[in-house]
Amino acid sequence: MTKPDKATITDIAKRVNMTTVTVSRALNRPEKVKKETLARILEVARELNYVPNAFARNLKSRESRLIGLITASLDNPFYAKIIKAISREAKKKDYSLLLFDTDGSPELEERAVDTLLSYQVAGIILSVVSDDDDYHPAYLPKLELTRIPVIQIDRKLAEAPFAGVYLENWESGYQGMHTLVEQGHRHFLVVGGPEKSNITISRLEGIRRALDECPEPTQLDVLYGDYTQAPAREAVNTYLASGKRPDAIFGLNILITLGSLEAIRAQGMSRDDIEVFSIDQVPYADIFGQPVPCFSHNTYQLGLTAINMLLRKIDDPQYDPTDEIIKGELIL
Amino acid sequence: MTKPDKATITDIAKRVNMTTVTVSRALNRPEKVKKETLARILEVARELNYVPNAFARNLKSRESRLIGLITASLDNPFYAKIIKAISREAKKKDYSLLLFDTDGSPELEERAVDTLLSYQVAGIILSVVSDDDDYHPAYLPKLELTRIPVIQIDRKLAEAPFAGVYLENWESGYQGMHTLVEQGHRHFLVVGGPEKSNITISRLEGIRRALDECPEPTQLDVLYGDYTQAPAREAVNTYLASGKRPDAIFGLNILITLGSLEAIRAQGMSRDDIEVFSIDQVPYADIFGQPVPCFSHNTYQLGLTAINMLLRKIDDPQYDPTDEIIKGELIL
DNA sequence: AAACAAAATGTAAACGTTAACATTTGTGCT
DNA sequence: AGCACAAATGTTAACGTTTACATTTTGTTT
Repeated sequence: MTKPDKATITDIAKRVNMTTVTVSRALNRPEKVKKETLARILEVARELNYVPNAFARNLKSRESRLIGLITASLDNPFYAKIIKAISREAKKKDYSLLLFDTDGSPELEERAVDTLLSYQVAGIILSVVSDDDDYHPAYLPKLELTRIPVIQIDRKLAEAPFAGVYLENWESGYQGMHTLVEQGHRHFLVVGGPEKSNITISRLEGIRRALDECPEPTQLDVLYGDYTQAPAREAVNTYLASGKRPDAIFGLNILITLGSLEAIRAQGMSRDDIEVFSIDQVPYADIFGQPVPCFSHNTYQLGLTAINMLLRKIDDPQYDPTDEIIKGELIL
Repeated sequence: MTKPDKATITDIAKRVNMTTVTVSRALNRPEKVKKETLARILEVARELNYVPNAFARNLKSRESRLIGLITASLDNPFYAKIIKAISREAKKKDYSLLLFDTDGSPELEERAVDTLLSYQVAGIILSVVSDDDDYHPAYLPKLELTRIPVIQIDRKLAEAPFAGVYLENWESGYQGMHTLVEQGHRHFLVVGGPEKSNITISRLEGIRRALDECPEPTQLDVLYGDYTQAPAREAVNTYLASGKRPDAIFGLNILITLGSLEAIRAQGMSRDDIEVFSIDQVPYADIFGQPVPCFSHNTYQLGLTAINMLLRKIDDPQYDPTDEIIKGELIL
């Protein structure tokens, strides 16, 4: 009754009285096959609902049309646009995306890399779980050994030999704090990621530099966290509950800023009481008439740059990409 | 100098003087292999940085550990959580995610399905580009034929024989409009998706019903769109610019609501002038002290339900899933 | 120590495709 | 008509695994 099973190239070959090789050719290099044969083959292929078996193809041809994407968190709006950019560009070159959300867990990151390797991905875009100097993921040697092209984004794995696309971290701290100081604020709470995160460190350096340039005395309080919303909210909440009253809170990423805003509300205050500054744009804030001033990077551009570097490296193993920095700008 | 190439099961076998079969067994069914042999094999495997070749494995075993996810738009916050849920659950059962963003294009959707089929995915979670009755994607017969488990989410493909997880559409319209009417509003602008979208149709039916129940005369204006932000903004902008002044705007999804809010601002008005109601929660609105009243569904739950249905169906082909509806609730 | 079962390993083949090379068929030219 | 060459198709083998079945080794029982 029902057609047997998935049709293969062999089934097609039988039907048209040709070899599988000819069928394969018809499908992959149509110009190498007589017009009529081609037509017949394509017709039969359609008839049988033929779908090529990517596994067989990739196994034999030893290359895959897969790109791996390892990202720390899918529901971080910062990454959403990046993924979008990567997905769009990859598609154009007929690559598909194998997506891994490590949820901040090194073990999951490890597993993700293994899985990607087992799928012989053509390349990997990697946003690592932690960018502190003590993070030495076990997969690193494996990754280097296979010589799979890898491009890092946002977070830099200190010892990894892979180029990456990063943000203006020092600048963002400096510009942000400079702005706040100019506005007359003097007492600050900075809420960052992990204390040892190089991104946080670098942003803080920029911040301290801006403070140094202020002729008047200033006060800087710093809370560390993990770049996510809930912990930032709790930390700021506790801080405020203890009676401290900074002029401004500087959130070192979107989620931290959101958490801080929550805490301010929770304490019954508003931005009239405490100014808020963010690194990267808090989505929709402007729609609610409360744009949060920020130093913002074009994240779509970040994704675009990364995937293009990767694709180029895949095509041309000679190509030796170097780190790129996505410039940011003040949005007040 | 450098180790040759990727190590295979054969390399390991040679090193330990055993057959590939034993090695394969050691890796997959350790209990079937003598303890010492197992130990040696694992040791050598580590030493050689062995990574199994998923293509070879899947080709031979005729099953893949891949799940396909086709979604209309990655940067829609509504889907972000869904993807998160799916990713988490899939990982637990050792499935990886092949992700496709169709960007609203039927052609891309077609290609996505083909690619997924070629990767022999174990199952597909599908959020289709359009849910209107005239949408007859060409891939449908192919999909049915292969008997791959498919679970739809959010948007229902009218003629498809696949179960799905959907929202309370009629209810959301009814409850939303009922609320607005109770609040004393009488003149409404509803901004929906495509005119023929069943979701929009159903939500509008709920809305009309609520209006029917209002003892006083009411006015209902309707604008159609495509569930995205920019077109909604433009449409509402034009509408307002023409001088119309509804008491309230009812946005039939998050992006539409966001677009409407933009338009209201653009026209120099605020929510004091025009009330806004949304289907599903506008992210971060509460953080800005401007929560948008809405009829909200738990999207994480939606993703969870869908992936669990799919996983169950994959394990047990007998299982015949039926449509699930995720209940929503008013959040005022 | 024989007999037999269980445990451990092996042999052969196959999954669906493509690469490399070989052969046949067709075409234009003198 | 015969030759050279291009076009079209074919043969063989391999990619790295696993499945099904076969054989060998080990252990237990009496």
